[in-house]
Amino acid sequence: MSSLAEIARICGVSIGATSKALSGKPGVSEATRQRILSVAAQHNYRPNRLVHAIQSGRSLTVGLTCNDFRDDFSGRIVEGMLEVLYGADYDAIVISWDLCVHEGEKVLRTFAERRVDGLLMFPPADQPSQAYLQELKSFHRPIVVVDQTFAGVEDYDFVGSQDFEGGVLAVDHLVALGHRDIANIGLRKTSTGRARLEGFRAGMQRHGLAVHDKWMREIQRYGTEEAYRHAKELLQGPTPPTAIVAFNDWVAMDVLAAAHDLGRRVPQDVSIVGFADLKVASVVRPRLTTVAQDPSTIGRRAAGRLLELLGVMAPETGGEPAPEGLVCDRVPVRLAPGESCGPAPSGRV
Amino acid sequence: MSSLAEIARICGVSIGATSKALSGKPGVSEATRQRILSVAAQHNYRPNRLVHAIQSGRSLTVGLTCNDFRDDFSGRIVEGMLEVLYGADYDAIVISWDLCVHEGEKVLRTFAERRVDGLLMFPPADQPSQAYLQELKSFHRPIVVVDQTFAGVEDYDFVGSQDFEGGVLAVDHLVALGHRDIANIGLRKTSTGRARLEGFRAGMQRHGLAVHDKWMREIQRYGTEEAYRHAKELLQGPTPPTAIVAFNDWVAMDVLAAAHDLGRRVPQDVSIVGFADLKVASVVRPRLTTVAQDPSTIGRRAAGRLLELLGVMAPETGGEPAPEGLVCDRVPVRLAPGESCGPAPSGRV
DNA sequence: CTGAAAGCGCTTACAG
DNA sequence: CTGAAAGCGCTTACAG
Repeated sequence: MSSLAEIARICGVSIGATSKALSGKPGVSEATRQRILSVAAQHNYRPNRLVHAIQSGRSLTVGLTCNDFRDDFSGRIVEGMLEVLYGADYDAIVISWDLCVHEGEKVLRTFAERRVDGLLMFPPADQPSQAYLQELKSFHRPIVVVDQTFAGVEDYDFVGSQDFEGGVLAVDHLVALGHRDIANIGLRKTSTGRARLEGFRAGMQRHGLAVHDKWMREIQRYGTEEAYRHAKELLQGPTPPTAIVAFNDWVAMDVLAAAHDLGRRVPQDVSIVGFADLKVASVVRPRLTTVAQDPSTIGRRAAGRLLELLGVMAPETGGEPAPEGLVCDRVPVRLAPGESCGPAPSGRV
Repeated sequence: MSSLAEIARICGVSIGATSKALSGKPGVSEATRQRILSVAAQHNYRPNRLVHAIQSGRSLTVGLTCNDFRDDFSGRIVEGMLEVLYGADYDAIVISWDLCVHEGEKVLRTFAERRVDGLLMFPPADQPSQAYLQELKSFHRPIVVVDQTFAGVEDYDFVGSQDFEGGVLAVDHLVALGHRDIANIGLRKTSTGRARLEGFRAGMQRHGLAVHDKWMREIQRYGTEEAYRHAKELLQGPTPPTAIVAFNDWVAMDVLAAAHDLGRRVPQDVSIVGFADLKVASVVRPRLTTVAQDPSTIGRRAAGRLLELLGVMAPETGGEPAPEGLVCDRVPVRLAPGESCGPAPSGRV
């Protein structure tokens, strides 16, 4: 990797002149500039951004402590972030959340030592350690929390979804179809799960429907057998619900599987609502009816907000001034109708 | 962010002494060292790794040009990489492949300017631009290609799956169940797709089975309607195949959907084999029979190989010497039985 | 043991 | 227009 000094030596000019020529600053004759540019191109010169970072105090780098990116929800959020960051000449150093949970302090220390300008925290279900939260306090750079919050990060900006409203939407949809006996399989461990659940309860209340404890199920994480077992229990009970609202599409898929394995027809015997609108929702049969989120927008806005906090205008926000105070930006959701919801079975009281 | 100079000033010692004390090098009295350490801790001193990178010529950073991470296959590969890198004190700067395709040269230039020590290229279906390949030539740092290769990167190390063998496995499994009329929906645009297809053909030949053109379908990308349409055509033909081998689980899901929509039972009427063993394969009904890959191992080995090329021993490889020459490491696959394959329907010639 | 100085690869005032 | 020098935050021989 050729250095500025080499290029300067080859051209027979000073390092300073070479620097000016290559960075497009005035103070060199056009002839000299051209000569330097051509030599630099020949020798494949690449300025060392690490030096620039040290000199300017800005690394043009952000840390991204990231969810497990195991489906297109996570994937699209990350893609949205990377796109916006890239547009502002920023890059992301990515560390999986798993590592944050297991050796959180060390991870944050690494970020500090690499002088990232800010942090995008996109956590999954697991709560990070106390040591992590501790280290976070001494991080002293802008932080944006994405999708989910947890205890200890109340002082940071947040970008996520309208989870509460989504919970309401699910109920509204089912009630419009005549359902009254609606169960829920939730994930209260997460802020998103709690919000969706509150939305569910609020929706039920608005429609004057009772929330029965026996129909309110809680899982500790999704992607395990838990949701499947709860769904089976719900469907096998003496008076099964006519509809089940799931924490997300993965849970909804488990409910679908349970219904199938018990010989129940969806939506004739039971209706199911998911949350997220993963790719898989439109691929399975019956297609999932789901509360669609907008992960790409979440990712873009989260990165955009971080750039604002860093004093960098995100490309799309143009010249608007950054909002004052703590931001809590919840991207709208909408009900995406599939085939997993139908009219409530008649003949029930 | 307090600097070495500040710590030195507060302690009333030279910068050099402070440096030695904090980096654990000899040449300072124990008393001085302790004093410096405690002051540094109080002031939350974090050494600037960018400086270290400039001085040592190593940034302890690699570039990761990355697939769309929209399912757990991609996700686990990336997680495997990050884990191994982290264990060697390396971090990854991640850029989505989409950006590589659209402004490839600029992306690589960015990596060069940030002085990444090496590159992990994990591409999806789309071929990068000529400009990208051009810039790659002048990158002059170790590169490992992951999962898929493409024209222009033959000179780099590769870590992926036994795609060919997987193609054979799929056929073997179906033949053992009595199938002879086997169709294929492939993705020849990718190296993985071509290898799986070759495996398919080899498997058919070994069993003395004919490969009929009308049953060999090709899609341009998955996740669209293409595979679904081909599956419908195959199933609606005058003499439909009794089994369909799909490029991957997403395509297999589309086949499952098509069979469902046409009222065909799986596996009674038609058997389906996928590839990947995505999470979704065990969640849908019927569960997908699929050629299981091992994405976590792929990611770990790819990162491990890159570290070897960088002269850093990956944690697990211990002290073994790095293999000579170009590595082409294909991680084994295995057939993961689900419920989407059954005995060939009798009564057919 | 301790400090002053050179150097990593640059940028940027400041002289000539 | 051009060059010599200081400085970014460190490490590392080299003197005292």
